[in-house]
Amino acid sequence: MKLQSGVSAPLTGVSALALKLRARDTLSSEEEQVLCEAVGETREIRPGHLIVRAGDRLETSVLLERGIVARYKDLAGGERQIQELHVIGDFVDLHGFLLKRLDHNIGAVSSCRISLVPHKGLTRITEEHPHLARMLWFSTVLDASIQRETILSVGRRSAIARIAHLMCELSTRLGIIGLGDRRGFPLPIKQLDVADATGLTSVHVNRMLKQLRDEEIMTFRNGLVTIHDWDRLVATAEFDPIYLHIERIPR
Amino acid sequence: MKLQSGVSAPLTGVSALALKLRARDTLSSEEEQVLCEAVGETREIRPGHLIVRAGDRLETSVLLERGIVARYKDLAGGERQIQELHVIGDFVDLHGFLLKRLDHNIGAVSSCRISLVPHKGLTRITEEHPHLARMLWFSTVLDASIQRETILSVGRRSAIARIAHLMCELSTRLGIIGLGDRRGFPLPIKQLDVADATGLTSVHVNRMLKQLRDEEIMTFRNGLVTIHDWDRLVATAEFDPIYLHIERIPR
DNA sequence: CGACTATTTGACGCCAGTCAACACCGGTGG
DNA sequence: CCACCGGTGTTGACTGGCGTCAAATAGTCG
Repeated sequence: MKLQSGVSAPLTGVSALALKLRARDTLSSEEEQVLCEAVGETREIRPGHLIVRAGDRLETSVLLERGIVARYKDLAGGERQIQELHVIGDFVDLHGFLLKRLDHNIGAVSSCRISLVPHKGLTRITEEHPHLARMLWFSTVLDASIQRETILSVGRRSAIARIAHLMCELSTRLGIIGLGDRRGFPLPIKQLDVADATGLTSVHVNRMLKQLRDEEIMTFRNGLVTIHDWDRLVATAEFDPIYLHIERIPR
Repeated sequence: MKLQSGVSAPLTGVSALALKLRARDTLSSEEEQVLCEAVGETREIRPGHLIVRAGDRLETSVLLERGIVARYKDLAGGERQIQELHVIGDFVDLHGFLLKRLDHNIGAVSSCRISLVPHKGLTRITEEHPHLARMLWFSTVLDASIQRETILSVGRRSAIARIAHLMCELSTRLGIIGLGDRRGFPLPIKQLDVADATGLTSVHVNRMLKQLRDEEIMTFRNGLVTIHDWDRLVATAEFDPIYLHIERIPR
């Protein structure tokens, strides 16, 4: 794959990943090129389809090019819990590079495009590009940090705060790659997906969304989040972006 | 202090870490030696004391030598959520090696002994020992995997299942380093800590522990977990150890 | 238009939270 | 030796946030 350059180049998975990493450390153009070369074939996935099944042995990892992807597990009774929602440029199952066998499912929430990155190339990066390897390592511990914040949400936040927090987080993460801001962002998912991501039922999510709308804090409709009052949304959520580690530090 | 008995050497942080890693891949004795050399000074911590405060800049990471340590966050209203409980041999904030600034607190739940591992030595490992570096990377994604299972617990499991699941997990993790089995294990923490780890109140934890006792599934008393019926505990929890990745695979 | 999915709303129930009192236990000092 | 104390565990009565069930409405696509 060729390196994208220029101000208005279309956003690819690698260029979004580069934006994400450059918000946290410097990434040389050589390193970006190494990433490009590690990327293999691309696939289109339809909404609702499984990308990786829990328990499968993995030889490749998935880089998200377009759409929304979820990591999730189901219980025997059918209850589903989404553990993280992924956006463009997320190296979705880089965890699988080390785990070799994933413990959870990865599925397309919206219509998606993904790229497959063979583990062989990643092993080479750990051998020949230690700083880039640490950046990839960083991106997995960033996932872990996001997942820890989710534990706090589902464990201790009220229903309305969980939803508000999810929206603050997605606004911030999408903002880094230029796909959203404090006034809103596209979010092509269903209320049921929000419920599965927050540990609630879709009925209750609907009630809380109505409350957020009635109080003129935010609206989520037709796959679009419109934020009317960012400050009150943040206050409702008790959102503190420190856990997203948006700080350029040598790593 | 109790006398060491038997032929085996006393369990140190590094030897417990080595046991943990060798349950997942081969670790050469040279690599174990490199780990030993990376370890710096040792400290005793009293129960309830903070080890790392959220937001601090980090130059060292913590290896747990003795006791139980928790990662946790608090909300403004005082609600606490423990995101992971750590046992001997856990490289508690190896995440901090990449994050540089931790997003959560790390505190001693019981009386503890910890070792400090300077980041400089870890950077050298990533430059000179890529396989060992991948093993350390693995241990951070294993933490992430454990934390994802916690999201499932607090998001979708019933109160009694959350407690049962925590006990199944700790039994298994302690079993790897020889400190527990399916009949029980020492767990020097309070019911309030169990509540904070499961997203419940201590009152309700107490009720659920009584139920587990009355149904002769398990007893938790005086810092000791006694499992009367492992199979029913597993069934209550819907515990499936796949997420602990206890499988020797080249990584 | 019809079939289907997603959203919305209301009525009602229950699991876990809240509040409060009491028991237990080891430690401390009179 | 006992009285006292603070921390932890235990129990009961009551509450409430969120789940469950069900039905109506809106949106979408062939």
